[in-house]
Amino acid sequence: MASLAEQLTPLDLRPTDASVLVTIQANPRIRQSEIGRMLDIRSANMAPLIAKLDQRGLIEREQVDGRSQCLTLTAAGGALASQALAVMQQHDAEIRARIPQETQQPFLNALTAIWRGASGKPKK
Amino acid sequence: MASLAEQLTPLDLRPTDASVLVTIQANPRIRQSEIGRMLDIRSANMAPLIAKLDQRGLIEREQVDGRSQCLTLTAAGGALASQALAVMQQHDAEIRARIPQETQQPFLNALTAIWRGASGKPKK
DNA sequence: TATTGTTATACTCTATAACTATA
DNA sequence: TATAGTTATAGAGTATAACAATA
Repeated sequence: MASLAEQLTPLDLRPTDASVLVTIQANPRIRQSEIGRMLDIRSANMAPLIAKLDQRGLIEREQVDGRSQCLTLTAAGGALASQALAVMQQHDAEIRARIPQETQQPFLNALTAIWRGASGKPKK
Repeated sequence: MASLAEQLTPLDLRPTDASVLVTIQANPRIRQSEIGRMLDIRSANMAPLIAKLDQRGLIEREQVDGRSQCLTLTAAGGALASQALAVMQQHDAEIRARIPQETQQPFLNALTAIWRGASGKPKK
């Protein structure tokens, strides 16, 4: 994560920002609360994150009902999201390149199994 | 790490505290600075950590020269370090149990390769 | 000059609490 | 009553800076 953060700094994005942008790009008009559920980001932390992306002109907010808003990328946001995705994919490739090709799929399976088995911390 | 932290709370230890205790147990009379190098803990963060372990009567400091001190576990510290080690080993076993036995060694090899290849963040 | 240990402090990330408005 | 979004704040965890004493 530290090395990904480093590679994203030229885009002035943290890993969380990048994942949110890419999620919006893949799901235009997604609601803010839905992003939070998908990426496990609390609404209290989502608010300033989204506000900043809005200030930078990367996203557009549209009121969908009285309490919900949906998000879509602007042209600038789309361009940045594509760049961020490229950085993330390259970072992923760099990490995979460090292990033997025949190990990659078992390795990913193992990570998934560990992650699934993780007892979600009792969040109150 | 979150799940390990949870399992260590009965001992009133964080993962970092536990690793320091176990390191001292394995290396009696180790110098504080050496622990920091082994575990990648800054001296500025080591100071209060060690002070707390000292206040709890878990370690003894001995002045080895004018600026260095070496650390050894007290009886209570030794008992706690052994408990902490057991918790960590059990936690390790729980994680390993989530992946197929024949995958375990390749998995560890892959993790090691990724870790070795990690470009240590440029710490200025 | 470099190292050891210390203090103070700043920054990031994430958590909780309290609140408004709406469904 | 539950949900969406916001604000303010608190707590980890770890970083830098400045310093004293010593090698």
